[in-house]
Amino acid sequence: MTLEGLDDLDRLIIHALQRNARKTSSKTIADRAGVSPSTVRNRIQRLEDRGILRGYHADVDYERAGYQLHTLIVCTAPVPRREELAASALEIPGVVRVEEVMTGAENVHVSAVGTDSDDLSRIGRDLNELGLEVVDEDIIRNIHHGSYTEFETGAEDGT
Amino acid sequence: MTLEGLDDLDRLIIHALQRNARKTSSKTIADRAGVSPSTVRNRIQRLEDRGILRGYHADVDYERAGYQLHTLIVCTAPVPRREELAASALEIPGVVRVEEVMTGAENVHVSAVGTDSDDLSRIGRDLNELGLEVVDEDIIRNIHHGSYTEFETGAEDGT
DNA sequence: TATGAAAGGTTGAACCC
DNA sequence: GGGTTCAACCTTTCATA
Repeated sequence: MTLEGLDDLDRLIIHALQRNARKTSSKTIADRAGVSPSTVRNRIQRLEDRGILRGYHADVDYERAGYQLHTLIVCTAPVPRREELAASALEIPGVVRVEEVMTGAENVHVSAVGTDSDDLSRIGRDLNELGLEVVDEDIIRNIHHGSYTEFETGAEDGT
Repeated sequence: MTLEGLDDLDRLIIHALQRNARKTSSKTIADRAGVSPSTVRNRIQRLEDRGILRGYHADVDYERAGYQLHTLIVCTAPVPRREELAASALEIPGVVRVEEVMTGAENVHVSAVGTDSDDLSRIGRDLNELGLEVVDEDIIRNIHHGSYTEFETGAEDGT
């Protein structure tokens, strides 16, 4: 349900909020789109209700924040418990993102941050205790965030 | 430079903005922390200047938005060109995130979305043309976003 | 989807510790 | 240098059409 049905205005809104969710006001988007600010607000509300816009998160550079160890921990979960275990993994202190992938093995990718190797040992232990088998662990050097470019319409590129 | 030096207020701010970057006003945070809204604003500005807060992005459920194919494309880049190639990969339409990891091989992880398999074939081709060797490709089932829990201080848990 | 008035948030400058 | 206060301005909210 709720698939498709995105028009140009929806896409423009999503794109704008991907670029800067905090400083982009409804009015800014409205001016770009040629509609009124309340229309934009209504659309945003609808996109949130439909679960298309799930939230707005600050993008934190953990390395600069003093958490030098940012790692990707590749795990294997029994397929029937994958979703449940992925959700539980998020509760472990230091875990900042969990991705479920559809491979047989290596089907849960956990991103975690810490200040020293003790943190990461602990996180590895916690994951194992949950029932997630840690199969690989790599330092993440850098993350580049994009927005889905095809959402771009008419005007854009504020900055 | 600019490492450490985060105090409780900084951590409270970061945590609040990780939870909801769009609807959390300086005043809300200020009330929680017992300081004035402008103090919070000043701190946010400083965190942005230091590169600790890099931006605020909408969290889009691409599947519900009609882009059913969300995939993780694991690539290998020659180490000296890894950073450059990772940045270029972001420019490919459909690519939404690129992670550089420190392994020898499989050192660039690309997340991409598309509506059909043609999109993904094209993206794979584009990555190869850039100089990124595609070594694996998996459907992403779900992404869970967390905030770094140790940023929590004193009060929290609004919702 | 648009309009308009009231409530509340943000901004920047001047001021204090 | 960092925190506060205050007034002008902008944004959101909600009722209304």
